[in-house]
Amino acid sequence: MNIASVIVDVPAKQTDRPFDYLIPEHLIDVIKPGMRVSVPFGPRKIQGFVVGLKSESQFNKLKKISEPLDLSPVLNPDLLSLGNWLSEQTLSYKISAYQAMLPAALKAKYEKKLKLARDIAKDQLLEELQPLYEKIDTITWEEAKQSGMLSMLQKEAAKGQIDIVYEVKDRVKKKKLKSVHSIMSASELEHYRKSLSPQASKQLKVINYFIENQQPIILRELANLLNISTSVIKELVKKGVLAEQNMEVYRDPFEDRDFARTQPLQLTDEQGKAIAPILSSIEEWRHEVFLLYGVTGSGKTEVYLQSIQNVLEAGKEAIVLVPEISLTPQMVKRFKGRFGDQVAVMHSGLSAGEKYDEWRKIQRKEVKVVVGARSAVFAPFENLGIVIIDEEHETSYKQEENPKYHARDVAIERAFQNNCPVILGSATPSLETFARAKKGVYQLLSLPKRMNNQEMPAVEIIDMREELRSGNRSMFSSALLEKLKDRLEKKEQTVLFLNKRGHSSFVMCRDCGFVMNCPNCDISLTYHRYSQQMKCHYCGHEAGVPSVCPECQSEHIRYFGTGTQKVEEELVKVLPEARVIRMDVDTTSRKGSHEKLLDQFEEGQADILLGTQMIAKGLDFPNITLVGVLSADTMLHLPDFRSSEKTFQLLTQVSGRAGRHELPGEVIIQTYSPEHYSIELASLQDFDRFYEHEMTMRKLHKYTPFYYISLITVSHEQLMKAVSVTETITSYVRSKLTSSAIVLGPVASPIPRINNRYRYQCLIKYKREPELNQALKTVLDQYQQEMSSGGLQIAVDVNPFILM
DNA sequence: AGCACGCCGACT
DNA sequence: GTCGGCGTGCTC
Repeated sequence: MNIASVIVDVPAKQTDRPFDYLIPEHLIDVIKPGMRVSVPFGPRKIQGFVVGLKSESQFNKLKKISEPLDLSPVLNPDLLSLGNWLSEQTLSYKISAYQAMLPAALKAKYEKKLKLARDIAKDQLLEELQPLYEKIDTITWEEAKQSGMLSMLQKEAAKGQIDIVYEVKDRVKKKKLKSVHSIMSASELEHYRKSLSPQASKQLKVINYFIENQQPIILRELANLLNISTSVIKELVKKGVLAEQNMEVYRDPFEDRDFARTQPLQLTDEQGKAIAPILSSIEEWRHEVFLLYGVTGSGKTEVYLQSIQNVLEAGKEAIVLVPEISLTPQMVKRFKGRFGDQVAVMHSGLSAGEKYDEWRKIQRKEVKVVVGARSAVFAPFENLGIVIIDEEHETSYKQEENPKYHARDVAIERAFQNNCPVILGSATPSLETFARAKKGVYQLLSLPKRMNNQEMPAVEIIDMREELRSGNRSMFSSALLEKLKDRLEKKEQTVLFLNKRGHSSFVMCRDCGFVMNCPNCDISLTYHRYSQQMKCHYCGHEAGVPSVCPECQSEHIRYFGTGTQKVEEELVKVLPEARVIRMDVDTTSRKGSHEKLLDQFEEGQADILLGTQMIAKGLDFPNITLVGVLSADTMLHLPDFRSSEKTFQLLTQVSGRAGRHELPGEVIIQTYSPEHYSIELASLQDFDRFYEHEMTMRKLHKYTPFYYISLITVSHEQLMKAVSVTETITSYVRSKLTSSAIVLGPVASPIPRINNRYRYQCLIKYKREPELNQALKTVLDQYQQEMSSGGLQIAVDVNPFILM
């Protein structure tokens, strides 16, 4: 077994297969499958993943592995095979799949350098080049480029005066601190204590500490603990009693936070009934998928917690997935409160280093539970006992970049491999999931009542067209305004929700209707108040804000659509005494600010919390008695077959924020389409009827869950090229599928141009097409050349979430 | 993805 | 005749 099969870090069709390498003698027992190695590949050196070991290779001129990049495998055998499954499912490269399963810190960083060749002194170089190597023998490629003497250096390299060397490095350094430990045993220390000078009282303290504790301790911590200076400890190191070493420490994002420990709560009858099948599934090592369908506030989390408790007692591990949205701090609190430091937390708010550290805790088996966003489904556990996906319907579980996976699918596959259950939890399950539960593919567990039998909040729909007709042109209906005033008086809190997706603030001329569009993309520019600029959210194009209309020179140019900033300004005008906290991407971009703002609100430092998507979930404050949705229908008219579903889910979600405790809650939904079923049924909190209605629509239009969907998006700088390629692909795919499949296209993508590239697509709806995967692969193969050189892009998304 | 190899136009 | 353009094909 002196040969390793390696998947190299080159995301391309031709390299999407193992390459064999000789393992150097001294590394034969070190190199294992799942490890990252640095290997020579062509003229350079790159990172690769060992996927197998063998003693023979078809290839007879094998190169040697340069060096291992890990001490132990970063991908365990489970994950390695999950990675293969993932690349197969999503039609992406193996290397992309592996990298998606690891924290970004482990992605290699490459550096190309120019090194003075051995036996060559700097004065043997051309005179012009000598200053570059004044003090050092290596400069980076970048430095060489900037010096303007790159071509000269390359010539020297060809002559052998200079070597071109490649380096493979990790992105993030492990954080290390000095630690000390005793090199004597406790009894030896006791003996040594007697020989200590009576004046050395501080050294005595240290000796006493190490008699009690044999484990290494961080130097600084010990000094603080014993209230002495580090020089005392260093003195003992000098004497040879103690030894120093570098110890890897973790950046702990929750370091100075105390989580009050909680005990399991007494389950209600309903909860008890719901948890029973889960517990037996855990006990019997049975793979099963449960849909825990419970209204907001019905106590799903306690069911999760107690299921995990059972998993831990069985000596296994648990993964909990929660939606991205900066990972609601309240959720973290509940898990840390119950399981303490057995919990690792992984979410997008952490720095790359912090994410890596949390991941290391899992890898080193220091934790048993991970709570995290989408990618936490790849947590390197080896004895998985349960996977829980909270808010199962959330769109952030689908990754929009390659590999385009859905965490729910991965979770189910992983749980299947590990013979353990999956819990999908939601008050508003996705139609796919609910349909499967109804069919019996998943087991349906219901929690139809709120805990303590609180009433669901009363919901009122306000028709904004009526408001307009009666002369109210502000963004607050009179009913909402009145209730806002009422809450202010009663010192109760309000949450105002702005559905900003879709058209946010764009600029339009009121005289000629001119809308400011991005010159590169077919989409309107968004007005950013703080930078006084117009920005394109797709390509990043920026432009100044016009004071007159570029078309007709009219000065009646206005900002349309309402961003949170604008609502805040309005709010100050109509309710000057109200204290408002605004939460959106602008105010929460700084680390920890999300949590800080929520804490302020919880402590009653504000009357109104104003925000976008991110305040829709997880908020659970007793004093919130009013929820206002300013514009319920902004996402309803998006060109997406899930827009009704999303609107319903969002409205239900937000409404659930009100009246979760003793005080009863009220919800106001402002809309321009009050008769739309998703708004009407959301106001009645009637998921079941919504489900029935939406299912009829989906059946009628042949969408999920009745049909599977795959989407091919082709983009090219030239419109005709994009169209013709899509055309060819469409007819090829059509020819490969059965007559029951529906192949639509070519049609322009909902955003027909991004970054000056025209986008066309082919949509495939099907029930069962065993040939489809192969056909899609063939398409990608066929155009591979043009994709790497001809500026053509083809993206395939199996089960897309948004059809953009 | 890089990078080398290789085959055609404008220059010391 | 050579330098350098970027098309083609390989990387264990």
